[in-house]
Amino acid sequence: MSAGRGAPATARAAGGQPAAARLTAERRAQITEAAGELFGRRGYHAATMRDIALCVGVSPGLIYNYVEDKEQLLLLVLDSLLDAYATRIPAALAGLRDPIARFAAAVDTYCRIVAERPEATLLAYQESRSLRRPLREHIKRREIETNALIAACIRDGIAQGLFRPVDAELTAYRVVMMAHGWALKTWRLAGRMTIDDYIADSLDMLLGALLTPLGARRRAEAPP
Amino acid sequence: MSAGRGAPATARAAGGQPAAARLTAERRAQITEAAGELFGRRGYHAATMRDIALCVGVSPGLIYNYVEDKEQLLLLVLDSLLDAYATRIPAALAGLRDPIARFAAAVDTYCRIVAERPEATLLAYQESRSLRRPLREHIKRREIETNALIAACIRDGIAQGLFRPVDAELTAYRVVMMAHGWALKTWRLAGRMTIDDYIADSLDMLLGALLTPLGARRRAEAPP
Amino acid sequence: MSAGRGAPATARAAGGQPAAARLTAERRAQITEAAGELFGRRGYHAATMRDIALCVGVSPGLIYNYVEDKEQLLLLVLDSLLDAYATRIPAALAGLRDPIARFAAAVDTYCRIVAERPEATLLAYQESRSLRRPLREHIKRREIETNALIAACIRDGIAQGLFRPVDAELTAYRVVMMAHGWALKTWRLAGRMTIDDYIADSLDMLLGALLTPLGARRRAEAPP
Amino acid sequence: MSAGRGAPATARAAGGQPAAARLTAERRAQITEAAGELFGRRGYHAATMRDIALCVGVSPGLIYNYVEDKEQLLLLVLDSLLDAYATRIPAALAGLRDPIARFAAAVDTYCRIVAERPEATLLAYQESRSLRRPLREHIKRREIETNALIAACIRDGIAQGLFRPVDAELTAYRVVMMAHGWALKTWRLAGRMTIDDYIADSLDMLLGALLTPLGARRRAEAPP
DNA sequence: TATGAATGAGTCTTCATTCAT
DNA sequence: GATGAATGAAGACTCATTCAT
Repeated sequence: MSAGRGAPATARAAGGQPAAARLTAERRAQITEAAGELFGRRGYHAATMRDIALCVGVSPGLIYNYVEDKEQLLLLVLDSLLDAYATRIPAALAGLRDPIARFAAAVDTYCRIVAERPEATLLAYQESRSLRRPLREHIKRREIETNALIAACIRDGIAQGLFRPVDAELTAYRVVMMAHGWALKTWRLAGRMTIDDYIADSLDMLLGALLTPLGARRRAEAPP
Repeated sequence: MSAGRGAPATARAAGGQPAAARLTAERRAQITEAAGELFGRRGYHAATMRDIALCVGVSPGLIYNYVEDKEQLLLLVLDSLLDAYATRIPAALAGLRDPIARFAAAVDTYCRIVAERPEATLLAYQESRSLRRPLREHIKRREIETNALIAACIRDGIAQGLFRPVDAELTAYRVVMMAHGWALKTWRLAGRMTIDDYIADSLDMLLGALLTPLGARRRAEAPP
Repeated sequence: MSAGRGAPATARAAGGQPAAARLTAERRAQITEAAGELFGRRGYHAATMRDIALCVGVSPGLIYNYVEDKEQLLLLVLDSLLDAYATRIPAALAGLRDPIARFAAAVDTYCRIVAERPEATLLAYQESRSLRRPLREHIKRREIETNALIAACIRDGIAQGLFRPVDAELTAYRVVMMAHGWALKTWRLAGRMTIDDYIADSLDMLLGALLTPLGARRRAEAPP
Repeated sequence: MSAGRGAPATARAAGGQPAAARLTAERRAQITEAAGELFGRRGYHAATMRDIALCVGVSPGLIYNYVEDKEQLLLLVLDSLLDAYATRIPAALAGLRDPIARFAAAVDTYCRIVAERPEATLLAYQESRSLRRPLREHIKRREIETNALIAACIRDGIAQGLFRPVDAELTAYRVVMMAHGWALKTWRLAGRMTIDDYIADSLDMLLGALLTPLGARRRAEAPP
């Protein structure tokens, strides 16, 4: 699922027993988290490996036992966010059948993940460019996969006559943009409204543009 | 209008006669343009002063006659985009009275500026963080000013009963986000639709969420 | 003739007028010389760019205006020695017709170059391995060219019946090894004999193995 | 025989019982061999302790139980080659009385050792410089001892009127150089001739320069 | 004895910035 | 004004070496 982290994930560390493997994974998670924090706060270029090491409480050299590169570290951070989408959106959709409810759940989940980790979200915008081509492609591909999760809900709704026959891809992308809006301007929005308000408001707008008369009736009957 | 750089803004250039001052301004514009180009293409950190000098066709040292800093150069680039909003949106609104038309014109203009300089738009997302606090504040302030241009149209519409009583600031911000969506994902959207389609579609969505029944009727009567 | 140093030899420096070009070339020569000195004394890996810069009396960064890499610097040093062979051996052979005299001149010249720059000679042994494959190939190729200069003299002698029909390549290589012997063990030999002695002695040995009776007679008639 | 490392040579290993001592010595031999292999293949600086540990199949830390230093490891490798000379040359001379035969045997043995471990031979050239002064002196001293083994044969020959009254040291050194020639240019020579050819050819040249008329007659009578 | 995670000094290299010409 | 050679501070990364387990 995530990038270049199969079995011998460790850069140098051998990782023999499962116990050791777990410790290794934990350390890497620690490092990734610190990197996400710092990259998010200062930007990829401005954050130094030394800073990150300091933040984890280890020496700079150690990081390279768990990560090949500063670049791979960025990849890990970005990937971990994409992991969240890939895991939690399907989970949120699991029990739901109604396309409207499914769409709402997808939007809700997406937005909440963004709100939980706004810095990581920003990173995706700001620093994917710092990745070498192939890694950047990997990220793009996964973004498209995430998009597809939402687009599928929209197509369902269209198929059942609840949504107007819009371009599902584009509309999914609009959802994503709206969600990212929260991360991008937390500094302006956070004071005025909660993430719940923001989600509700966004969903109204999206459904307003999306629902057919039939869909609107259905929605009126079964509110959240 | 732009950042604290009137007459004495020039780093060293004295700028005595108006002719000399104009030349100075032209050179600075040249440099700013090249910087915008390169920052946009490669990112702020990856673009070197040497690259920029090469691109303008001067020596690296010369840039410092017109600009204090690499950072100030970024500021100039970002400011030039904000200048465009500050100039062209009011111009577009000039003859219009109807709030709906005004809103539509503001949205249209904003989106077209974004579409003209997608790299600069991205830059604002990606690299304002690279500015020192005070400069970043300056950019934020100007973004808010731009936002206010749109919000004013919305308030007009509300006042005249054409728009629902939404949070004008937030809605203006949604407009901005939608516009930026074009820049952020040109690589995905450009193939599927023109900027005109994108604007029309966005406007439909926004007005769908915004118009009162009265507004809707008015719009139906006077299409673009 | 030498490696990767055509017209735009300078790594970054533009080098416009011939005057500037000359200065550039001089600086590079300076740097190369210092590098040769230090690489020779401490070894390629142990000598730091900082050391070299210090030795030239400039800042470390400047070196990179004239040289791409530490590796290229090594290449330049090695190449400069090969340049000496390629230039001075043909020059020494210029007026001579007699194969024995030509052979003697080639041996003499080769040995003297080695004796002038024993450290550089050692470098070729010790650090060609530190070069990336293609550069190493370049060096090897040039070594073979040098070898060929000597081998040609031997073939001449064989053709005229003065030398026994030996393997010219191998014998040329023996010459080279003998010459390098001086560099490799200066610490043991320098006290006991002069380079002139060493050359005379080596030449005796080589000619002893090489000359036919006819050649021996010829040599006896026309001593150096 | 080898460098200051009898019983307490071991870095930390106590080495109490003779059995334990033997195990220790074996481990050290293993490590030295692996180091020789890797130093020879990649160069002293490029080969890492981790590589060596990997190659032996132990952890990096363990090496330091048997060896003080990377530098000492190099010393051990170089010493092991010198051990071979010190052991096998006397062994080869053991039954021989005739100075010419003894000289030939010494040359032959020396060359074969070189041919068996060309990388280690190269190492001596390339990396003794990487040793600290005292260790380097140790190596030099042992090289001189090896040289002396050959020089003694030459002096014998001179004493018996078979060899011309040459500088025995210098001539022994020439032998060494010729032998090393094989290691240094295996890449050029190996295709064209066998080590046997090379030895025969070298011996001819050396004896050609060395033998008196008496010696020559003796040699003609008793070929190898 | 053996491990291997952890350290941290030290390297090459880049690039914004200066300043003599 | 204009140049571009020179500076030097910083950063990513490596690897010999240590030490708790």
